[in-house]
Amino acid sequence: MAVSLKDVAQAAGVSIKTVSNVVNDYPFVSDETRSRVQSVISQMGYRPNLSARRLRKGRSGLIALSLPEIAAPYFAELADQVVAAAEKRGLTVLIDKTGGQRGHEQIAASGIRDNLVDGTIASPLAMTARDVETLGRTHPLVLLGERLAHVAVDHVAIDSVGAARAATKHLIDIGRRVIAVIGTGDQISKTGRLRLHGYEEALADAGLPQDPSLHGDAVWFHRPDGYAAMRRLLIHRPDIDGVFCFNDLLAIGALRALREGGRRVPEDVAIVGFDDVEECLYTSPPLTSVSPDKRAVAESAVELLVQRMEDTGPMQPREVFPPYRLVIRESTGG
Amino acid sequence: MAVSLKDVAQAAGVSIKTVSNVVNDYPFVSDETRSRVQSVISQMGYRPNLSARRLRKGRSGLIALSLPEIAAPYFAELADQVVAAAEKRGLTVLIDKTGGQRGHEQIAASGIRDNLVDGTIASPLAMTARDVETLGRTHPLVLLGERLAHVAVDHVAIDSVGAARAATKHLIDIGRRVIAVIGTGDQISKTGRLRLHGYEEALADAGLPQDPSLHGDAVWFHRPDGYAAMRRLLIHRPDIDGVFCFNDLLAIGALRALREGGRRVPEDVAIVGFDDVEECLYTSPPLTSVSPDKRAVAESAVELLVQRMEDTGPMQPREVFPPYRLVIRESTGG
DNA sequence: CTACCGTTGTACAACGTTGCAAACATCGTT
DNA sequence: AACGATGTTTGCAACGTTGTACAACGGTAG
Repeated sequence: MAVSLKDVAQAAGVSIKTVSNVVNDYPFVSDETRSRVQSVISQMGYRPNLSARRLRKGRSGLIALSLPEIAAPYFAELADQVVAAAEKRGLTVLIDKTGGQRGHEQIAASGIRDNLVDGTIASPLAMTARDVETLGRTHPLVLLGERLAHVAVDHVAIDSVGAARAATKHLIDIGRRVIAVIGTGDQISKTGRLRLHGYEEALADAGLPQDPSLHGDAVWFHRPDGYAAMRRLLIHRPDIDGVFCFNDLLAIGALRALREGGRRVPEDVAIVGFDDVEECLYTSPPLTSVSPDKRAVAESAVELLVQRMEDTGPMQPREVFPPYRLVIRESTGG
Repeated sequence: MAVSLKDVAQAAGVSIKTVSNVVNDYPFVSDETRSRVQSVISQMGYRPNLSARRLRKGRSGLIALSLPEIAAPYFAELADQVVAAAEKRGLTVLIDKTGGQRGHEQIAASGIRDNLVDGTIASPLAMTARDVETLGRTHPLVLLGERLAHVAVDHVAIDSVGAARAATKHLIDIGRRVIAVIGTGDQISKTGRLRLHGYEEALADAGLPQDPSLHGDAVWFHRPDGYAAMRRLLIHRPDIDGVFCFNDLLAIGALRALREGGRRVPEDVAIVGFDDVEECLYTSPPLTSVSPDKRAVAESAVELLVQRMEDTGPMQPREVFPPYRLVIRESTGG
């Protein structure tokens, strides 16, 4: 069915290995042989069998990208960037959807997917520090998102505390004093915790009080969760005049709740999101958001992973903080 | 490094083949041997090497999903569904981003990715009928989207003509008479052409005139294209009172242009999108849209592909039309 | 003319797995 | 005691590739 080296060798009248040498640009092949083999290859449509090559070389040229879900815009945009960054280096990306379930995350990260991939970039939601460390020891692994405490694995994350602080400060700077936050909760993730810290720091800097009644809990970071949280907040704290959301989807849901609640944005309530997904430009009004450099995130992650894959020896875990900026749009007066 | 059958066999004191039999649930293995081997396997953390397995069996358990881009919400949502449908059947999905470039689409669809995947589900943008046919002949292939003329390959597509007609009819039913369409253009895709037909049919059914000045061209189907098209339309045809967009992103862009143009939606202009992405629920106002059953699309595509992969013989090309419905929201009066 | 060299091509083994067919063990039957 | 029948285990070969080692070749220097 498929054309193999053997078939090409036979047709070209050379040995299998010679064809292999041509394919691999081994230098000591005469020009004449090389061109003859090349033409037979293209004529027969030969394609190397990656499975066999991997079996022999121990490399597949495949990396996994493990995400909680693909449909969330931030992850989708990030995936696009990771695929592009990987392609530049001749790698193919296998995208894995974990649903944020620990078991699934472990499987994906162990990369193991049955020895299929050479390394994994993961954005863990439910994995514990122990899981990560165990897996990272035997398999090249780079984590997206906040560094888990005491975990010796490479990380790429934007500075959540600083970014959240800047976002909240912006609300304060435009005169808001009753600033809610959406994305808190019992099951808060590390990311959520850091963003909450940033928010609290900004309040403290401005001498504003911390008030738990301004915390809008959200188990997931999707639009409906932001909507529900904002509705609850409006009932108990009708005096809210600013909202900082831990991601854009929450903010988009909150926007709807504000609209339904008869609040004008930004006149009555100003709102800031996080991630700067494309959708932010088209909400009504357009959404101010913390914009991480997604391209830099993807580039760094792939670069770190490639280094891990190449050098199997022990290496200090590294942390990269790609830049971010606050993009101010109409939802805060723009 | 990695644990192989050999290692397990040695540790369990049996032959390699016996371990293999246990792994593959070969029935004639004594319970005693089976459980002993099982425990060694889990203790040593053995994982079958997929490359070797594929090399031997000619199957990798991997299928490719080739999309123009991952970040577009419709594709992202679809990808989520395809991954889920594939997982149910024990398959892993490798997502390929083509950028809508023909060369890239060919590579992806040829599945080839160096004999890595067993089959491909592709959503072609630039590939020609000839490309598709050539590739489909040697590699299991299922296409998402409209059937290309005279191509003998399996297709899964919703009935674009019928859906577009229903969407336009809805605008007419609520009293609109000057109905623009966004997504036309010289480089119109097959999908665009069918949706245009549906629009024209609905106008004809209602005895409304066809008018090229109501065509809003768009090369891509992204938010900015919808925005630009709507702005142009408003200049030349300020009397527009209804808009049918070929997808939701175009509609979302158009919504912004309408807002900026001082038009109230739906009072002054009603608007309908296509795809029913999650974002529709959160636009202002929420967007009426044609909602394809994405889950059914994904299920059908994977099912057809699996059949192709199993039966290598010639098979009549099949076409599946998953259901859709028009979800009416406030952008048309809700 | 021989010895040596560098260049080019080849043979063989191995990566980890599974299909096939044969070997082995156990048991009941003749 | 020999013989199938049945159930269980194993050895071998092969999938397509590449690394290693070596053979064949032509040319050059002694």
